Amino acid sequence: MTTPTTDTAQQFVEAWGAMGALWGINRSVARVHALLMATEAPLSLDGIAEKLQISKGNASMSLRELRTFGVVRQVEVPGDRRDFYVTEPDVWTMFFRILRERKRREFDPALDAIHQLLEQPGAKGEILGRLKQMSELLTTVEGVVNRFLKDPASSKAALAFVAGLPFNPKPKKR
Amino acid sequence: MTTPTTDTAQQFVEAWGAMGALWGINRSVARVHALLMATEAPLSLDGIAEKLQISKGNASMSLRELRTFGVVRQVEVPGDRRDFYVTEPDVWTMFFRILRERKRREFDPALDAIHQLLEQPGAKGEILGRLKQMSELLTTVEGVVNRFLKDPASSKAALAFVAGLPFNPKPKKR
DNA sequence: TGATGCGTTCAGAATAGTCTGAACGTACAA
DNA sequence: TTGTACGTTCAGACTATTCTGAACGCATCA
Repeated sequence: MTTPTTDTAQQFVEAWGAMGALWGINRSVARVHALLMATEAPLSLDGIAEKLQISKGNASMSLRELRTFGVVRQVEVPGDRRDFYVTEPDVWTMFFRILRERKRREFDPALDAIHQLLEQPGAKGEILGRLKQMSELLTTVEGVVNRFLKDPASSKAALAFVAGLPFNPKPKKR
Repeated sequence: MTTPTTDTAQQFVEAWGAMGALWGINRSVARVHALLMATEAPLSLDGIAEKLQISKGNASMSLRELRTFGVVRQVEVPGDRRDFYVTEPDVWTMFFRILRERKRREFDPALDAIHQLLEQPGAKGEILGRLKQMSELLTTVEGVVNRFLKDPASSKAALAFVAGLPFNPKPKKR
């Protein structure tokens, strides 16, 4: 059997599904993704729908979403005219692809809104200062994310480096 | 008038409210937060409810949430027995406080779930490998976030540094 | 040509998330 | 003690999101 039906695989599917919220991904989409991650062989749309107990329609839409993220792709299976799907096997690549898509969908519009507000005159002192700070913060975060997206490989190394370094407290305040 | 009713302030409240999703914060909570950010003077609960056109109950719950994030605190106004609220004025500090709370609420349980799965025997080859990768990724991200939370000041500088550096492409693959 | 197998779409059902407002608790003053 | 002025809670109303499944379009084949 190429599709594991083990407890571990099932638990994994559910855990990943629940975790979807953390990544801003809906439960069905995350479960489809998890199933593909837990399965080496390509799966057909109706195979996925059946295993996860969801409708074909839902499975179809979830797969479309995953393809726009770029973490799932279609493959051909000779002698079968159904579409089959496999997932990007590298978890880090997935991570960066999801990051890119979420940035595009949510972050960029937010940054635009703040910038637009800053451009129009009439902001008073207090709010103007906070708007500027906010803009600075978002722009910084954007810069970091852009850097990551441009070079995932070295970013992964950099992340590991920062994560692994022991904490070195500053001498003293004031 | 210490509470601005300017267009900019209102737009800011709505923009921040819509942006809440990006930070994993609900709209009302984000709007209350934005109103406090846009207002220098402390605001009372019913003042907030009235300005945002939300119920006292909602305002009360939103303020509680903001206090658990640590981005809003109560202040006394002499001669008034109502509770008044002000927001943490520094946007970066806010950012790190929200990061900490979201990590605690969403990230830590997810990491636990993966670790628990890894501990129990019975995972097959393919899925075991992906689980390990996932665990590695989440642990790395956790390390980075922890580092940030331990020393926000230097983290801010580090972020700005990474964001500002021009991209330096690797020589060549292979 | 019609029949079959497949994937997609989308109106409406089901579910999950948010908000309201009445009821309640507390503190204080008379 | 009673009355008043708050803040909080939570059942139920309301709203947004997600999911289903019937209808459809497109290939393929007889």
